[in-house]
Order: sequence, then C-alpha cells, then structure tokens
Amino acid sequence: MKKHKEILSRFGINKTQFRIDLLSLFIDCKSSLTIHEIFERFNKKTNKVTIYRALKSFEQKGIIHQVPDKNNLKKYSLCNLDSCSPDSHNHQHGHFICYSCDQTFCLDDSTIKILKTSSGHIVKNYNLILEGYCTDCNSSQTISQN
Amino acid sequence: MKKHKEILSRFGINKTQFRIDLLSLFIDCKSSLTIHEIFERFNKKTNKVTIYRALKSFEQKGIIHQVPDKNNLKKYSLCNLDSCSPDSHNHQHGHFICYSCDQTFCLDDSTIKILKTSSGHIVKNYNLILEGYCTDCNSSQTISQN
DNA sequence: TTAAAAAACGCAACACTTTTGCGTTTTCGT
DNA sequence: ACGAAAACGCAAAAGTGTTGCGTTTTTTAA
Repeated sequence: MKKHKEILSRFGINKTQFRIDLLSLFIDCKSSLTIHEIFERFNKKTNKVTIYRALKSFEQKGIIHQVPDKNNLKKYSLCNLDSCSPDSHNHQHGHFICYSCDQTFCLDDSTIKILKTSSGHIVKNYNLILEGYCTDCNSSQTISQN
Repeated sequence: MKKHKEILSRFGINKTQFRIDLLSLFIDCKSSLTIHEIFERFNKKTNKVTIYRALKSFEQKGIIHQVPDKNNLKKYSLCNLDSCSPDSHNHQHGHFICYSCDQTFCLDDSTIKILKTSSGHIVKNYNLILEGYCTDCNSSQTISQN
C-alpha cells in the first residue's frame, strides 16, 4: 500500500517488504500484538530476530509503543502517527485487557480522565490499564455475569 | 522482628530466616523490588530459585503483588496486609514509575479516580501507571524543568 | 520432646524470551 | 549504477523464570 510506504519514509525506516507488511499488520489490527502473535501472522516464516529488530526500530522511530500485558510479555501498539515521532512520544491513553480473549485494546483518550495525582510527583505520562471483558467476549457469554 | 514472624504465620508461610528477612525488606522498602534487586540486597548469597519461590508464595498468600515496570520486568510491592489475604487481593490502585530512579511507587487509592470508561467493555479491575519524576528525583534536579 | 509430615532449600538442568556478532542481501542517496 | 547504510538470516549467547530431586528446616501433633 502506497500510504504505508510513505509512513515508513516519513519515520526514516527502509521500506523492506517485511517492514511494510509489519506496518500494515499494526494498522489493520485494532488491538496490540506480542512478538509471538506477529510471528504467527507471518506464518513463522520470518526470523524472530528480524521481528525483534523491526519492533525495536519502529519503537525508536515512534511508530509503535509498548503496552503492558497481563503476563508481563512485551506487547506493541500503533502510535498516533500524527503526534508521535522519534523525538516525542504521546501515550497518554488507556488500555483495556480482556480476561477472556487476552487481547489488549487501546482506549480513546476522551474516555478517561485523571482527576488528581499523588502530590509531589511530576506526571509526564500516564497509562491506564482496565481489565475485564471486552465487547465481543461479553456479548458471547452474557450468561455468567457476576 | 516479632511482628514480622507474626505476619508470616497469619498468612500461612513457614518462618525461615530468609523469608523473615525478605518480608522485612519489603516492609522497610517504600517502593517495589525486582528479583535482581532482592538478590543484590542479600549480597547474592541466596539462591535465585529460592527467591523466585518465596516471591511466588508471598504473592499467592497475599503478602505482595506484582507491579508494572518500565521494562516489563516483574516487580513486587507489599500489599496492604490488612485488606489482602490468599482469598482476596485488593490492588485497585495506581503506580507511579520514576523516569529518573526507575522505582515504582504505589499510589494512594484516593488520589485517582476513573471518570468514564470506554463503553462496551466490562471493567473488573484497573491499573493506573503514572510516569514522571518522583518527589526525591524532582527535588534534586529542579533546574531542568520542561 | 520427639517423630512424621509438610514446607523450604540448594543445585543442576531446562524452557523461553530477547540480544549480539557476523557475513550476506536489500535499500537508499547521489 | 555504485558505494554507504540499513535490514536480513543464522548461530550463539545472555537474561529471565521454572522444574525435578535429594537434603534440610519447620511445623504439627502425639
């Protein structure tokens, strides 16, 4: 896709086939991804070292960012490509992790708001993790609800 | 310390010298600890497997809980020993991670409040991570402020 | 208090995740 | 089209966390 190549250029990343596909994957995928999931999506054909290096590069250039995961695995989400760059990351948003399907969703910034923070600390960034049942998983098991 | 042994008894953990000392360490330490930090505090004399098993036991019994770390390492913090037990963990609070000293602090529950959450998701638990400069690091470098 | 049972321990080995070194291939800028 | 830089695959290593097992310590209860 033309647009994807353009993004890679803008962020100073060489347009190899794999990195174009990786960016497409992130753009298409609404939730976040682990290295393992990416490896699977490429049918285990891409060397994991290549994936690790691409992720590190994407992260340093401001295309993706790490998000927390229930099991302390590294997960990555697409940045807001208009507001992120190698110089400044803007990740003031929340994530929702589903107990059932284990996916992590990025929450819209407008849906959360921090009222107060502990005094004495200077807050530069925040990250909210909500855990529970996502829309899909919830609707498919409305029976057991406590 | 007598009080510490009493706590271990209350949570059903055998009072070995190491576990008494480990509990003391958590009680004395205001922030959270990684396995590596614990290993260092015991002068590398305690087998790491022993530390891992003690942490797992402490966590299962409700004495400590995992907290997020900047680099996705596992960190542990003391629970509120009055409100936590093997049966019920209460960790609906925020964490503050300092950019400068890398420590993770538990935030008082009253300091944060969630206003709204993304519709469609059922929220069972939340975890707020604030990042910035903690009180100590901030006061010792009040020069550079942006 | 003492003996059996349960828990905790150290060591070695293993499993999994992530990084590094290196020689080769691909992409980029001119 | 050519040289430099970036990205690639493979192998090896480093880091993190777990498991098995035989031994030691702690607990429980007679």
